Amino acid sequence: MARPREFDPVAALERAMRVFWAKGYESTSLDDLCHATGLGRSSLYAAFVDKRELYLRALDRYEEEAASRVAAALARPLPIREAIASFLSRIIDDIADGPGRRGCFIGNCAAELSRQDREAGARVRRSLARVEAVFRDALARAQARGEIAATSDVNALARFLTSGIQGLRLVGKANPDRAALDDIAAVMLRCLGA
Amino acid sequence: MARPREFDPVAALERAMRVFWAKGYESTSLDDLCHATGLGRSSLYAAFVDKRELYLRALDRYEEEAASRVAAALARPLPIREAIASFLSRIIDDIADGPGRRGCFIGNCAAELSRQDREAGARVRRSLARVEAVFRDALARAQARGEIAATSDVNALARFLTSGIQGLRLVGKANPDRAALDDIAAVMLRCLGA
DNA sequence: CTTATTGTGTACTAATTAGTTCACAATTGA
DNA sequence: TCAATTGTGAACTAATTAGTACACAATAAG
Repeated sequence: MARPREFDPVAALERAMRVFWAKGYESTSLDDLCHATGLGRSSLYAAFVDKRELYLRALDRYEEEAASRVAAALARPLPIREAIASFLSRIIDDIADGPGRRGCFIGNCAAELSRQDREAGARVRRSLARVEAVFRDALARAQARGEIAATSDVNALARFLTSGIQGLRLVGKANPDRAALDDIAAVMLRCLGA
Repeated sequence: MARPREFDPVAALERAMRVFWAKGYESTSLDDLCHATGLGRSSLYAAFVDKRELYLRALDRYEEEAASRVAAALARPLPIREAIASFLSRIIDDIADGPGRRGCFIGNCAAELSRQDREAGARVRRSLARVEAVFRDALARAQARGEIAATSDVNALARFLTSGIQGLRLVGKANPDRAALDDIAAVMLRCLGA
């Protein structure tokens, strides 16, 4: 290697991710990305191939962050129901306070998916499956502890929570009304079983 | 009026709506719209002002269709839970069979919303509120019939269903797997109370 | 048939898009 | 210090974008 990089690729990816997250793939221009990262086109292309590849890498990064955020929330030494309640509550705070208005990057990407976009579709599917798995594992552990009825289908519950959170964040994006979102979260929690 | 129109504006709006629905606002070009409607630019602009106005009108039209579709599903002479179950089942069929892969136009638009897009945001909010109201009314009637516990908050349930369906359709767009979607619908139905 | 009026298709504009090229800057190893 | 190598910024390209201008077609009223 001769001349060293003047920027941190990880930080650049992080900044690029936030732009894609806020504006979506199509609405984000290369100028947006260059401006957000502070990079010139050459550097950006040398480091990330092209816009699409950068987008996919941003999705990967978000997936990691999202999965570990959910895992951390569910790993707290609390009854699963309380842990999930607190997690939902934090999502709602986020929406009501502003930053959450962007919605979930995965969900935004899912909505933007077109049929021919198989690569991005696969990433979204994998990301959702990963979150779902985190929920499933936590629910299974809670079931073993006797917090969830032995007859409950933790797999179905995990799928439900994953989908329900997408709905919550999507609706919250259009209407960041805390009371309405609290209503939704309360019903969701009741679904976890008596 | 001198020379009469050679096309049906309602049919043109319908076709334009399907393009926006499938591709989103940003990804839909005027060429796409002209091709889908069979109109030239002049005719399209004369009838619908511009791309954005056409989009908003397409959203309005979808709102009408969606609200009456939900209302019709809930007006059937069935216990509310069965009516909703059948409605969800039809949504899932739609996703699994292909056409539903487009997702919900309202949901797609909500995901594409940016902060400065206040007009579109208001439309999406109104559309969601309308669907929510249809659910609320039907649930209230069912509650009066004794099908729903008197202690249940039908307002919260309506919000939950609206949000839950958005989640279902969004997740279904990324992963049109019938078993997974059936799981989600089953848990949702259980939330309606014992 | 003539005239006024409105719809339509073609060709345009000016801006923006993703992506490339290339001169030059900055570094390492000899 | 010098050559080889790699990063960077600015200028470019070719395509596409939303929107407009205008000649011409088709009708209604007289």
